[in-house]
Amino acid sequence: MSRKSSENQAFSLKIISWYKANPRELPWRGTTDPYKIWLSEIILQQTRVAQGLPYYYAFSETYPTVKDLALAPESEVLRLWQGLGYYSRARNLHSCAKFIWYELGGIFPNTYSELLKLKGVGSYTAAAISSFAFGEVKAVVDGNVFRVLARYFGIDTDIASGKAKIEFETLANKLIPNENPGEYNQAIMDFGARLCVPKNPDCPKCPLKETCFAYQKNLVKDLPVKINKTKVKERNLHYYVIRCGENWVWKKRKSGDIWEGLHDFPHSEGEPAPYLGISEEKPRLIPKKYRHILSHQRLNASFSELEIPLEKHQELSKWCENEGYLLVAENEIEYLAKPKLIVNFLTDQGI
DNA sequence: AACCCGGGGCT
DNA sequence: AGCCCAGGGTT
Repeated sequence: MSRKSSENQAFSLKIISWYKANPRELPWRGTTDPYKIWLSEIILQQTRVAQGLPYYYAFSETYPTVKDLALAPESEVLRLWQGLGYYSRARNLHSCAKFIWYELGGIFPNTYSELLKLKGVGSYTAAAISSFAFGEVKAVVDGNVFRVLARYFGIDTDIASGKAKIEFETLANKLIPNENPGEYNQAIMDFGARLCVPKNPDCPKCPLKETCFAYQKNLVKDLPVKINKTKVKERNLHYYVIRCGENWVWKKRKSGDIWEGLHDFPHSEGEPAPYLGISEEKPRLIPKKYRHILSHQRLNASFSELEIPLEKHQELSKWCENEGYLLVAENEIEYLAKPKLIVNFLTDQGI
């Protein structure tokens, strides 16, 4: 690694100095266990610390080691992840744990390039684990780092572009010191999360304001540049809550749509169906409508109930098998991983 | 390069 | 309502 320029050293020294006076106390700090660090980093992807914390405690207590996670059934892992979102993270987490336990003899990969091969581990997460756990000099570039560097150095490249990813990672790797690289990575992220915040940062309190491009040019509001082109899709979902005695009809969601691997009910999109294949009876519409907002979809959901008489249990069972549905006893529902929308519905139903 | 994948909190 | 959050995978 080449020697850092004095300007770069001044930047990193001020960031570290600020951090030492203003550290966040977080449960995964102070450990060098790559498993715990990996766990925290996956949980925190696109997730605020405050939202991820309870999940970190739950996972690190339920699965203290990579072996414990590897030996758990995926259904249990997804259930523990319930409510956190981006569920592919949980599936990849579990898949990696099995890979590390069964294929790598339980030895966690210990370099940036080996970590990068793990499912769900990209350049940010590989840099975080390799620097925090193994002291490798690899700079993290997350949303905080994009913002801090764009403002301080006056970079107006669209941070959503692939070009920016390369540009900012190259710059970040010139700034990171060879001594205590993990501490520097923690420092710049805390600095972005607590001082150089997206809206209305308290620049007068900033130790870097004298040499900050954006502050000196009055461009703090304009940096970083992010061109957002995600279009939100509106969807109308109609769910059928089919019960036969104590048994409910459930569906495990497949790939190609939201909530893969989670459980909801048989449903149609668009207009509710007047009758279902299993009964001549008309489903009874529940008046309450549910609006559920995702980052890329707005869901309008309604629910209808249908009670199947006990005599038809055999026929219902056959129907579920043909349609790929599951019959689940009411007291087992709590163990299914479900999207928040469905949890909200069940709560309203007193389940 | 463009698109997809959750849920929550702040402005 | 829009933006952002210790991003990554797929096409």
